[in-house]
Amino acid sequence: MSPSPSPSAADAIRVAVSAVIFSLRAHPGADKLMIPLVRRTRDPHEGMWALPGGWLDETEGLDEAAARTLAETTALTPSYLEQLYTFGDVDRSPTRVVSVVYWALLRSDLVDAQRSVAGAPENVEWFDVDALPPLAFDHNRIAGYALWRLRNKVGYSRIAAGLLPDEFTLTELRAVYESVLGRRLDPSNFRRLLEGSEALVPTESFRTGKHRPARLFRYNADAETDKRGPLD
Amino acid sequence: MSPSPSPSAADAIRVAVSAVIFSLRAHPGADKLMIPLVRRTRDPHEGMWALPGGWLDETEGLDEAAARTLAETTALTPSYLEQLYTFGDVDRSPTRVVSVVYWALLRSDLVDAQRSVAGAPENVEWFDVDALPPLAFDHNRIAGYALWRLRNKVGYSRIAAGLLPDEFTLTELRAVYESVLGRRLDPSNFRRLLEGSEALVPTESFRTGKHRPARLFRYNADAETDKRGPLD
DNA sequence: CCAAAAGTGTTACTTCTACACCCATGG
DNA sequence: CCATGGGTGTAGAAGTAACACTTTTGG
Repeated sequence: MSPSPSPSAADAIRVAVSAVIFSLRAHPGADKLMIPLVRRTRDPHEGMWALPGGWLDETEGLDEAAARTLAETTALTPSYLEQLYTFGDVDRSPTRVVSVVYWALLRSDLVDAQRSVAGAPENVEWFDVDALPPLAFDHNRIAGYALWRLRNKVGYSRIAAGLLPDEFTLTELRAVYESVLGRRLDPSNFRRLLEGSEALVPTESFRTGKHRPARLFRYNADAETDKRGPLD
Repeated sequence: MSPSPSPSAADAIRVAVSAVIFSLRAHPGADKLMIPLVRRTRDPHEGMWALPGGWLDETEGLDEAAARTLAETTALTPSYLEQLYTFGDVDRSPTRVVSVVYWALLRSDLVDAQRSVAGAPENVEWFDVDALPPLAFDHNRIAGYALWRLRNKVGYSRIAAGLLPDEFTLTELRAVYESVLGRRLDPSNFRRLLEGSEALVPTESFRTGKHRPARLFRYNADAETDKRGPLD
């Protein structure tokens, strides 16, 4: 990239990829937004919780590495995956590490299925984003930034549907927004907003419960003109 | 960052930092938004234009490296500097390079002063963002993304003032918005919008010209609650 | 006095927001 | 028939956009 042919042989900058993986997990009252953390089994910060991640392999791109990291932690494919930020302060780790961090959304139904079938992977636990323990490295800051970005993006984009199963009612989707944003939304205004946005496609099915059946909707992946860049 | 102690010794992933540096340069009619490019003097894509950049040094953070890159190209300090994105596709360069890219705004008055005093640095030339030549590597894509981000951010933030000198009239600021966004804005609505935003502080000075003198304003760095994250 | 930019005011229109109200179902 | 969530309507507030109009300067 630069006029000079290469960094000096003494350089030892390593590239890691980490992920902040959001999912909604059932909870009395409102569902809780949670992320999986991995307990470290090695020297720097051994025993502390950290974001899932790994070294970037020479044969894979950044997006691939993020997807691999995510699969190794949850054995799942995310419904949404986006680069968050790259952290490279000199003192963020005892050795020099540049971390390219991604954030992702997981469908709650898949997480539940995976956990009950395969059992939880070793050393992985889910934590409420509002009650994270002290994390290794600068991971608290990273998680906080990812959460801020999620909340921000939910405001103008329709990605929140990525936390739900294929089909869902408007009330379920509204509950997701309320969990993520941390405030109540007016049901009728919420309905109008999303029905006029082309982001959702109504199906012919209804969810039957204790009360009047609610129409099921499906996420419309086509209409993603939102506010993203020419990169994705 | 990961359970494994280190990437294998065979790995040869190098980290570069590049910058897309925007500045307004005088032009008949409306000012043009331009970026500096560097002509490559070495093997991969020798002779082609590329974004200014260099290898990340082991002793500097990413922000520092971006500022250094920028200073080496323009001998100037940016009025705004923000990380854009990290590019790391396997095939974007003959050898494996992960590029952390920043974007920056430069005050037009400083650029002019620097150029006339010191003369243009060797192998550096400014190009209209709407008429870039074919660039080395994936730099056309990167420049396009940076431009998209600038235009997007100008819509909801007040950073456009970073392209102007310390003091400026509302008409000058509006001209910046019009150059960046590529469309005309209503003068009176523009005035109301910015006067109500606390982003600008009126001074007691006036710019006297051919017509009625216009009040000079100053950018209010304090009121930057905009829409940025807890990172900056 | 005239041209042109600086600056003020007004009106129409669109979008948000709060909330009243009817509908359909299980118990 | 009633409690409750599903779903529709509407009126006021707030913000946007278009444009008429007054002010102040140089020439």
